[in-house]
Amino acid sequence: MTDSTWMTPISNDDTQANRAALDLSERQRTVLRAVVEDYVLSAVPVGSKALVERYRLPVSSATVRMAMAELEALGLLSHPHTSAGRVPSDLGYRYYVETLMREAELNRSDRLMIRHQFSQVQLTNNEWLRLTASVLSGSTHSASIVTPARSRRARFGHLQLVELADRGRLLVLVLADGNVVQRRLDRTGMDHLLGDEQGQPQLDAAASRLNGRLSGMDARAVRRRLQRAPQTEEIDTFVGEIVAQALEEEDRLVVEEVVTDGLVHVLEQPEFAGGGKVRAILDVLQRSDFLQQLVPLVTRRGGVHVIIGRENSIDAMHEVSLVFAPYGTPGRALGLLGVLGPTRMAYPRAIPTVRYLAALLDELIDQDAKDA
Amino acid sequence: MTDSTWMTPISNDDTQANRAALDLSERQRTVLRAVVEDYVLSAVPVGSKALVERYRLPVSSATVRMAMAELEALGLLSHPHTSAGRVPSDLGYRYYVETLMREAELNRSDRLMIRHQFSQVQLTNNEWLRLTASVLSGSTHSASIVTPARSRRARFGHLQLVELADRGRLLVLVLADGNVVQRRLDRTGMDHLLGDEQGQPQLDAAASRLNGRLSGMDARAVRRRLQRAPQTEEIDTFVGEIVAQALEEEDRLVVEEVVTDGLVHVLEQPEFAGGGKVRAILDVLQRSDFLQQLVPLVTRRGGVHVIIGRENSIDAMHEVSLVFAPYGTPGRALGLLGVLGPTRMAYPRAIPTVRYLAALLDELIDQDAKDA
DNA sequence: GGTTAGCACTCAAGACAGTAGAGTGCTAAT
DNA sequence: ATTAGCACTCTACTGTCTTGAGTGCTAACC
Repeated sequence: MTDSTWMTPISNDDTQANRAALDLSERQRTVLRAVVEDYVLSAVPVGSKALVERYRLPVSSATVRMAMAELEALGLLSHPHTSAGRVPSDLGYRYYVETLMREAELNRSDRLMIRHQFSQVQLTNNEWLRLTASVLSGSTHSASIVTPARSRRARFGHLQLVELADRGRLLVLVLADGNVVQRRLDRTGMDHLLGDEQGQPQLDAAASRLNGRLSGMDARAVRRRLQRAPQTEEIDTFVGEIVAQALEEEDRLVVEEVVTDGLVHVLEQPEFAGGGKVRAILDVLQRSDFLQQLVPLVTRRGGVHVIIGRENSIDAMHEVSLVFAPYGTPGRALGLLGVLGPTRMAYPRAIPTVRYLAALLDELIDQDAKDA
Repeated sequence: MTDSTWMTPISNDDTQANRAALDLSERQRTVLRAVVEDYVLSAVPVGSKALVERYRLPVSSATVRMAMAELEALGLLSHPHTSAGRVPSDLGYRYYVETLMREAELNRSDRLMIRHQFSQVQLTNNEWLRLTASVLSGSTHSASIVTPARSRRARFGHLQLVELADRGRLLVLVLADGNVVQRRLDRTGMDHLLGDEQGQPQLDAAASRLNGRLSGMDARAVRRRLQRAPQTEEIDTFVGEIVAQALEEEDRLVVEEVVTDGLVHVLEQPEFAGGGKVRAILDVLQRSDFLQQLVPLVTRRGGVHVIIGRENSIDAMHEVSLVFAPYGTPGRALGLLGVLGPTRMAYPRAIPTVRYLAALLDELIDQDAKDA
């Protein structure tokens, strides 16, 4: 896996989509759909005879064989070996997803159940990240991935310094995107900066000065500001430095706070029984910066994105599909949520689920913003 | 898996330990040690001849066979089938861990590397939980589990209410054990309680009143206090209610914030190649309250605990071992860290690693407390 | 001309038998 | 007490055969 592989995680999927926009006869479409849907369920290459039986097609197996051969020539199906049934190729799935799939909205009871679960949970902390991941993987029987909604760069919003009775001091930093981080301050190295009369008033004064000066700045801007224009009060420099560090760490953290769930579902798929492949996938998930690379794709146009098998240029992902969508407020804080499963994935289930959850989170975030 | 299984997760391991305190001849001990260590490395049942060769034993294979037969009679070894080599039983591992193992301290370079990694990380947020899990699994090639250090019940420590310029209000609650939670407050339903003159001073006053009254209380106590002695100020009741909710949620959360890492290592072990077994284990880890059940065991006496195979009364765990230790300040906030691997685990590596990390965290927490 | 029945062909997977090798347990000699 | 030797056991591997699902092609059919 070369480095360049990581640079462009997704081969331009527009071209893929175009290539898939073929003119198929009605019969070919029916057969392709049947093959995909059967294979998704059974994981077994599907043969012509089985197909007519199971789907009560009004033609004979020989006819289906013809159609299959045509579809194979077009690159939509493939053959594990001469005397085996057909399996959809990545392109076949692509065509299916784009033009064949009957996409159902999530049914009412599913929607209600999901809503109910979210109503039980505080939106403030990370609990709902986990909930989203859990719902997503439970509902699609795939692995799920959720990243928190954050701006690309953390920006200073509002600062508060708190003197605690017996346990030091606390810096509470509200970021421009609404996230909150806190940081304990040691007394060592700080006490002497406060001079004789210590305590909350002095801290408030410092916080207020910094709030005025740092508003909207990112880590680098804060650093520059501290260097170019030395603060008149030493305490401000001290706290400013900590703010800069916190912002920097926040930038790093975007990557680390990714939550995943339901990996078991993937492990249980027959195609990964061997185990070796999973290793590679898990590694990629761990180095979860790969999600970062989806962000440009996702910001270009919103909605649900599907990346199938080899469309994904990360080698380890050649046998899995990703269905994901952005959520959050476009300009400001953007998060990603999605599922990862074998290319043989139940797209008609995964796509609406991802769409619904992204919309639901949007709604909740929006409402939260109104309340505040 | 009955419910009663969950009630007593660990069959009393003192009895196990006693049964293992057998008088073995020097030869038997040598053979047992060799079998365990060889099997841990190779995962292949080990025969008498291979053993003499690999360990240059000064006796013949026939002699070793005698010893093996004796050990088998004692229940320390077992036989997959008639003509296969020997495999340690759970009891065999137990004996090995208790009296045969040459336990090495972690070597200097390992210790330094670990220390270095921890020096790079803020102790405040959850990042170091992940780091611990990562180091643990990386260093032992097993799955790792880390729970945050928390008191059994969350208790009120110190409260601060912050008015934010444009984004509502923030409640910052420092728990008695030093953890910090924050919570956004909606303006709706709060504004009218503050009367005409709003803003920071009023919030400070309310916080200060509540700090006086709620100090040290757990969720239930706060609730009672609110009901029995109605607050004179309505705003206090409002905020008090939110505090109670936050404490309750905190109590629930202990269970949920467990961090695991390195499951891949377990998946890669040949004994779990089948995949089916892993499913059960992952499920147990997910329902991570099982860790809670180790707490009593661990508080009884500190240090590293080892639970081997069927000593663990949770069915799904019959083929894995747990090596774990508590960390934190005994009376106050207690956390657990440990590794999970096949019973065929490198105990001489796992045990010192767990011990070292527990000690390291103790040290860091201690130092952090001093700084504050 | 599209559809279908029929047929020869292919290949994976399962059943079966035979073999090699590692291992055991026992006994008799050292 | 130890060990060499031997008969015995069982798994894992190998090669062969069979079965069955599936294909592609062709010739007959509507």
